[in-house]
Amino acid sequence: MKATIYDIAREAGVSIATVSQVINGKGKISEKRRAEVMEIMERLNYQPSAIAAALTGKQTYTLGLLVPDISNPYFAELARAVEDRSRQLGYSVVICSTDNKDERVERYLNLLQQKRVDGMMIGTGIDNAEILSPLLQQSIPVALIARQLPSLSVHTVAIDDRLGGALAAQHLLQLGHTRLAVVSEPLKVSSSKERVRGFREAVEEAGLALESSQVRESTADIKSAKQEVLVLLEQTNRPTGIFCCNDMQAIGALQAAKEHGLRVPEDVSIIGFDNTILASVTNPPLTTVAQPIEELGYRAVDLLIDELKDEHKRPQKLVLKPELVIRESTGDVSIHS
Amino acid sequence: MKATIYDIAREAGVSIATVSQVINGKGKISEKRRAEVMEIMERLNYQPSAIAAALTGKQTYTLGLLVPDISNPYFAELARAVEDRSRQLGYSVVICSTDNKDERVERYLNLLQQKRVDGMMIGTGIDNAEILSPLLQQSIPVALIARQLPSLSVHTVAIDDRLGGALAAQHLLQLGHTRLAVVSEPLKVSSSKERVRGFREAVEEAGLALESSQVRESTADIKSAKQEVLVLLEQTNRPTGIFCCNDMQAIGALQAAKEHGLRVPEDVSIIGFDNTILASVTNPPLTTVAQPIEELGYRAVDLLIDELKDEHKRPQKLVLKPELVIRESTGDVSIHS
DNA sequence: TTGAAAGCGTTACCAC
DNA sequence: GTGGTAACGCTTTCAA
Repeated sequence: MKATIYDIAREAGVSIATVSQVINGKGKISEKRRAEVMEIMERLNYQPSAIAAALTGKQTYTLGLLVPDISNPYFAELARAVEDRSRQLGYSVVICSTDNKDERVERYLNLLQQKRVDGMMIGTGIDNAEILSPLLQQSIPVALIARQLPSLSVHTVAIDDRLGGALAAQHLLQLGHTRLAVVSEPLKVSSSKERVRGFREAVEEAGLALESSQVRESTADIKSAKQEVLVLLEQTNRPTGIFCCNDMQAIGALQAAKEHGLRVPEDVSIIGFDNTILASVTNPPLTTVAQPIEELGYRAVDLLIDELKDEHKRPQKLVLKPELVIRESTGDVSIHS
Repeated sequence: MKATIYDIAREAGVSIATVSQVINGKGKISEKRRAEVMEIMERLNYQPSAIAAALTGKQTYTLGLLVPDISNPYFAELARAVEDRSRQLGYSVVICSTDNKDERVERYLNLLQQKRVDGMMIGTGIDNAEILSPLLQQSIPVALIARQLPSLSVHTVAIDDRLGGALAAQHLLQLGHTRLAVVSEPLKVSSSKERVRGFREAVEEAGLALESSQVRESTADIKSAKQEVLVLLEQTNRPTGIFCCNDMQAIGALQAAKEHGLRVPEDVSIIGFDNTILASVTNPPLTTVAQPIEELGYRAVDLLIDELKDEHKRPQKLVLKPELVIRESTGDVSIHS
């Protein structure tokens, strides 16, 4: 039913070796033969089996990408970047949503290994770094995206979260805000911890303090962030500037403010993180710290592919810079003070 | 370096056939041997090669999913559903963004074929249905998601777009709106055409008319939808109810209204389509026609897997029902009339 | 209950 | 230039 290299060879009256050569453009084949064979492949709609080729030692030209949830706009945008770069370089990518569960991560890692992907990119949280070591032992290329796992010696493309937090703080300070608060993701997420840290450092550098009661630990979703912000806004001396560790949370903050009858940014300024499509879609549009999502994806792919060529390059750690994107959810504090 | 079935066999002092049996839980193997072999596989961190297995005739347990753009929230949510169902059933999925280019579709189709995926799901527009026929000839399972290609005999999971349009119209009519308008995607997209048709039919059924000047053809993005709505709102007798063929466009409409100094829903009601996360995040939150995105994905996977088992079941065409989700972007016309 | 051996569709080396 | 053939790592008869 499905044409194989044998069918082509028979039809063309040549050996399979010859056919293989023309498929791969290798060796010396006369123009005439090459054209003949090509014509026959065309006619029989022949598709060489990548599976069989992989078995002989060739790459599978497939990469794995682990993210917590592909339906989350941030990861969807990241996935797009990864896919684009991969396609340019001749690879496909299988995407796996882990819901941040180690068990799922481990299962996927094994699965991808069995399918002999050429490399894996990990953009999901991992509690127990140990589960990566089997991969490293087998020297399968791995790249971490926007995650740090200092205990492990792997390629990493991250962003400067601390700087990101500082940018947010500086912006708010510059607008004259002095009563500041932050909504963070669970602090076991290192990127979140760093964002808060950067924020705090900048605040303190300005001679102000960020009381720990003003730092609310939440999960990454709209709803729970909204709850936390509601708590913040109920204080008698409520904050006028709130930094959220991602755009979803900032949306929760927007909703909380609205529910509280507060205007944004007149009564309270809100700043997010990530600069996903969500930030441009809210009303008012969100001021947010932009991650270079596209570059993050591109670089990760490049690291992997480079390693596939250069065999065992030592792990690289790239740190990209975030940038502040000012929209309309932040404003001068003088408006209401 | 990487352990193979031979290594295991040697180490266990059995034949590779035996090892294969215990891997697949087939045949009759004494409990003792089985345990021994398992232990050794464990110890050597053995991962059977799915590649080699596939070559012997087993499935690859990989599915392909083509969408226009995985970073678009609608397709990201769809992809998540597809992935979830696939994982439950033991499959992985490789996701391909086509940007709606036929050329890209064709390339991906060939690629996936070469990688011997067990089936493909197509959620992207295809101008020339012909490019699917090679697949069908090779009897590779294919399922269309939210797309119709009447000329082809393939599995299809779609939604009742006409009903969706009607739902939107009925809602607006019920609120007392009589000056209606719609923003559509390019009308070559059949789903969009059907939505407009359903909308128009419902309007006419109510004894009103939908002038063609009030139907603006746009692309699927925020920006161009905004432009079109701006045009609509500049009319002296501007519409009070606007139906957009997707949530992105509805967001464009929201922005246009704002720019025009119009309040939503007091001055103009806006209704979207899809019910992506975007609809819940805007201000005001969007009333929208909800697609059962999750079910769409689940069903598509199930159709494919069913076919893999039952060999050549005849193509099924499923049509799922959309539902109106009322939020705050639509309101009674009496407010401003 | 276990093992030998024939594929599966390629690639790559070595003759000719 | 071209062809023969041994891998690649597994599954699956068929014998024993």
